[in-house]
Amino acid sequence: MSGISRFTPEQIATAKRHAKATPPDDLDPRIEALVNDLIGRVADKWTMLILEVLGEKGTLRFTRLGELVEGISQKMLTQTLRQMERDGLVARTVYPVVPPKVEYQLTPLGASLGAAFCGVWIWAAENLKQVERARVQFDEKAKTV
Amino acid sequence: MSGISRFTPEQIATAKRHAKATPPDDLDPRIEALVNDLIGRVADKWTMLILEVLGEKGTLRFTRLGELVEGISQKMLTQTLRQMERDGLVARTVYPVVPPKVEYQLTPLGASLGAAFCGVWIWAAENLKQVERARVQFDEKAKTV
DNA sequence: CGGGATCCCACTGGATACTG
DNA sequence: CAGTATCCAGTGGGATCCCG
Repeated sequence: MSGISRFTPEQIATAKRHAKATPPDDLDPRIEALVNDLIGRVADKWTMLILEVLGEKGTLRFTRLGELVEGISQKMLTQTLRQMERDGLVARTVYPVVPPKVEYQLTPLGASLGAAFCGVWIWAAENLKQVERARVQFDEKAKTV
Repeated sequence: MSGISRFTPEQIATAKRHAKATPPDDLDPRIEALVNDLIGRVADKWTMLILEVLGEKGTLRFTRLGELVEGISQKMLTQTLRQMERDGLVARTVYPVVPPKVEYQLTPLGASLGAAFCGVWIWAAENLKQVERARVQFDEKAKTV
């Protein structure tokens, strides 16, 4: 993994349109619970990292993807990819050849989620130092007490 | 919890400025690992929900906050709040009275993170149906096989 | 009221080995 | 190559009790 993912201008434009959309405050409470669940599923560490790598590289085979997602075990890679495929975030293409060849790429839905997460990545990159400073400060205060 | 949080126009504007900023592709790889860690920490379910509730309500006491964050145990509430306080996301104010009174509110840093997450909330609300459709489709395909 | 301390379980997720 | 299957340790997180 060599950098924060770069999404296309169209994807970023989509994210901005989302941000401008009227806040859905009038949501059914039951719907809201579902949204919370979805957030919980989607805000997963590996999901976000896979989203980033696929957003950056386009199409990747299983093993290569595993190499690019730093630190992921093959079990979690399989598991997360299945989950994402089920949720319609990634498309899985199997070529019936020997040895097997399987390619993964983001669906438009997956790409739009990647764009939505873009702001969080940027926030993290921009505020990393500030968070670290806050931690040092907090820990020192805790010591003296 | 009664709705997706509403952030101020200024906060949303900040998010948009973030989105416009040049992608930090030239990051030090070590820095990138730190960013990934930070993402992992911050993309936590309870953190996101607390962020939402505090963003919506402003200032809250411990017990009230626990009521508003649907389903959280007191242990996780304490733990997550400490974490967020350490990271500089929430401010904790203790009033030396009996019985104790402790108030929590977002710091500017916490509010900016909330704004960054706003896009993800909206994405989830907008694409919930589509994800559910994808799941049904996936599950039915799996059955026939 | 706002936690801290403990106990305990379920599940997450890593390592390893095997297969079509 | 792209998984599946198995085993196992760590820990996320709930329940309970207690204290200042």
